[in-house]
Amino acid sequence: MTLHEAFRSAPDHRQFAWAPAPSSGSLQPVFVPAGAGIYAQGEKSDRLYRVEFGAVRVYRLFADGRRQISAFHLCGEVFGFEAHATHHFFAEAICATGIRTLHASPADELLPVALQGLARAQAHLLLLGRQNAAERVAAFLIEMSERQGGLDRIELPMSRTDIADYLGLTIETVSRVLSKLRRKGIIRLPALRSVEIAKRTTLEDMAA
Amino acid sequence: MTLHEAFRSAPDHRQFAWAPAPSSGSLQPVFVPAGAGIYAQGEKSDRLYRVEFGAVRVYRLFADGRRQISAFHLCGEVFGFEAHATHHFFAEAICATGIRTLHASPADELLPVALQGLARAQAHLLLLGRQNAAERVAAFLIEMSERQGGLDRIELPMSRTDIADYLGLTIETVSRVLSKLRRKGIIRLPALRSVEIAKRTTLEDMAA
DNA sequence: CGCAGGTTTGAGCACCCTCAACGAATGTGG
DNA sequence: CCACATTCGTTGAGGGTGCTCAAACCTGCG
Repeated sequence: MTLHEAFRSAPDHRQFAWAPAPSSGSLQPVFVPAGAGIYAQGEKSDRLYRVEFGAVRVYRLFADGRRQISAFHLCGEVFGFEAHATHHFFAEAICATGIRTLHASPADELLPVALQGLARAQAHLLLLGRQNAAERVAAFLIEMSERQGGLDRIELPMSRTDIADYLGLTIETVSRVLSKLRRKGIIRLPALRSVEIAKRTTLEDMAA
Repeated sequence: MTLHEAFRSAPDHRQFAWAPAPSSGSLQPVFVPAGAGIYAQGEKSDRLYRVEFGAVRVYRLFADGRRQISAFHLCGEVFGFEAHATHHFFAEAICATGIRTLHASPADELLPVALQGLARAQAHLLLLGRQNAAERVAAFLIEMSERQGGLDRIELPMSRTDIADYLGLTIETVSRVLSKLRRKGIIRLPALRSVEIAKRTTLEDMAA
């Protein structure tokens, strides 16, 4: 079974949101239900996407099931140009999401977006290569807070599994670190996927 | 002590190869001795560089001394555009190296280079996030072989410390994995920084 | 030849993963 | 509206991979 087939047949990945390619891409946002795929590893890569609402995960699978999420994309962000001709990653809606297709843009508009993606990937390299579990989770919370306007209350669209696969940890470790942060009074967990930062400077120091 | 000061004063980092910025960048390659810096974290980032000969490491330091090398650049490769206005990384010559400065190029020339950097960074994310020590070292050897023409004999310009900081491991672990590969007959180590791949397919399978 | 830096190897331990069970939350059907 | 199923999240016990600390060994070079 190829990765692509695995992707389509996995119980989680219900269906692709749209047919392969309406030759004149839509300018209207397309609704993508939670868990649905946007593109898959091996598919032709010829356009970009912007998140209108919701959230997207971009990841790659190993043959043995290991998964690494290379990026989350939140409202307003552009993604999809991680390859030249064909995609090397899967992209899926995390929750109910609106996606707008962008038409081929001039290079001078694409370059800043590509550079931002590069900067994010490089920052993530540091985290995965040299930070321990507590530092990774702290950095993740700070990153999410900053990408949601710097507020102390964060709404996480993704599951613990997604967070773990983004941070190179297991769900148990993510859960344990969050619990420890809560016990220390650094964060509060008012709901399953809500986090409230109580001591931001402490958290920032931890993220190192 | 700031990172920048640490960089300049560290015993390893002898000196910068050139003065801050001859306003009309040189078209001749500049010789950079082993260990010398090319640019530093926090410096203004306004040009690109191409490796004419030798090799370069691009890395970031944590305050406590941890280091993550985000990329090696070998002969012919272009680097230096990892940031918008200021560098977020250090770049140093690994060995005696020739560097050519490139002048501001149009975006449509830069974009493919940026995308290749992005693809490499994303591939490295998988390695750091989800692969064990043996897989990392195997993948590194395969990568170096492919970047040196696909030959079975690899010349490594970098030290074990550099390899470890690239792969998110310690030098001891790198050394142990190499020894184990040698004992298994998968590679030979004819010199300290030479590797000969004896069983390429085995090594490729290990790299997953 | 002697020194210094880099590399290898070993012993012990810490952090994180694995496996397992429990608890909470959401959705479905009766 | 409640019982149940299912998924997701939390917590615990134990083990393994890779790190820390330490010493010996090369190897290049003055």
